[in-house]
Amino acid sequence: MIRLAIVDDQALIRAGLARILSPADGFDLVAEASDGAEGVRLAADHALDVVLMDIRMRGMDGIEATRAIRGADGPPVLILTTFDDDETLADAIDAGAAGFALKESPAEDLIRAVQVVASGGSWIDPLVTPRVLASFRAASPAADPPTDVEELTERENEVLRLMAVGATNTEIAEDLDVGEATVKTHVGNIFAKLAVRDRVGAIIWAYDHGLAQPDPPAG
Amino acid sequence: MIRLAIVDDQALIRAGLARILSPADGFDLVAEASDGAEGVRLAADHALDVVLMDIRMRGMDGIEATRAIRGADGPPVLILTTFDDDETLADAIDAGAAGFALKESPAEDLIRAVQVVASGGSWIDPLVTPRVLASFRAASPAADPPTDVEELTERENEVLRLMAVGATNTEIAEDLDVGEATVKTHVGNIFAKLAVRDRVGAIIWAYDHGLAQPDPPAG
DNA sequence: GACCGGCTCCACCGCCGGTCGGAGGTCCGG
DNA sequence: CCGGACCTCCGACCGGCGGTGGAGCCGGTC
Repeated sequence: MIRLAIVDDQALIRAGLARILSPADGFDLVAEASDGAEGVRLAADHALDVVLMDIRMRGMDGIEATRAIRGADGPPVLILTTFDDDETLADAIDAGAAGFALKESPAEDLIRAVQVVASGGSWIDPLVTPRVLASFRAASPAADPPTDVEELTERENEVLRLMAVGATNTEIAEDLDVGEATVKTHVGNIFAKLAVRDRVGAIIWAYDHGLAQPDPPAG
Repeated sequence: MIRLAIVDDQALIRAGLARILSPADGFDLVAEASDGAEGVRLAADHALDVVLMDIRMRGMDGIEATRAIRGADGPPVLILTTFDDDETLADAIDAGAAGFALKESPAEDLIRAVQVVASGGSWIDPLVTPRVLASFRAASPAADPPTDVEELTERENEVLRLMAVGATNTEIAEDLDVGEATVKTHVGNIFAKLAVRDRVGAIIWAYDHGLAQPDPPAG
């Protein structure tokens, strides 16, 4: 039997979930709460396998409650929400949620989600999965190659790239086989276009805009 | 009915899948292939809703085949494999796979996976999900908080942090309420400890070592 | 007490970075 | 053909940066 609690401020939702997660499928609904703070207490008082947590609630919301439960070494939390924007997903994961399910999903998905999370796994609703995959892909070794900055000319992009790896004006001049005066001109134009005051600002700009990417050393 | 093809070089696996994905559940197995190249032909010749693709195969492997099918605007591909290391997952996603399922998963998960992918969705096996989530979290706004650099003193860490946001020595001095001479001393010590030659090098070092993190602007 | 590391400050100096005003070249499009 | 964008270069100026070589104060350790 999977011991679970439901935290949602709408009684109707709780009732519906209670029906879907029936004892016949191995679920044991041991407690209910209507706001986050109460949910945190439930998680502490009962030995639960999983908590179903709504996000939008009066008082302490589901994200905060999840953080509190995880911080207290509580049971895994399955976030159950109506809205599936990236930010709430990121918040949920950051708060330590083990799963993210949508209310619009079919009952069998929810059942599977609760089972997976209760047994220590993770769950992402299939409807949300594409975006998570996209993110994973972006973070995977084959990341976006640095692209040129539109508002800069080709030459200025070259100069900025060299600046971003720590080259001095003299070195840039040697690298590009032009005079240092030329480099200074380009550098000055770059500052104006990027609205920064010095090369330090330009480098920070480059990192913030993905033109330069951190290159963490082994270890 | 979901029209599907199975690409796997082991006949036994194909037979097992054919049993699990029975017509009773709405599946219509219209073709089978035993290597990647043949799978690509199948995808082109039959109007399929989904292709189940093994990775390890003689000749053209499942990743290449997936890339070929996606490149030709073919049906969505559900990768089905025994091994679940991060690299093959990343490869599969990069090749354009719509789903990633493990052979060790229960039959009902596979059924759901095929349904989800056939209807245009994405699927990640619950066993793989935790690592994908970890990656998503790492890429999400609330990343690991910057930690102090061990080899630097507390004060030097403060100075480096301010340098990394573009502050000049004078500004750092004002911020920390000390003399500019003091800041210069700290800055010099930082250079020596990080083995960089100037503040530009220090900033790049900070980004590479996670002390400073890119702060991409909206848009 | 002696020692050391960290934090604070000072003076001096050379150099690189950054700004300004100007100038010549190409190439492209109106 | 002329204007404009881009790339190239020059000289001069200045300020911040970085290096050197000091100094004193504090807290902890040996």
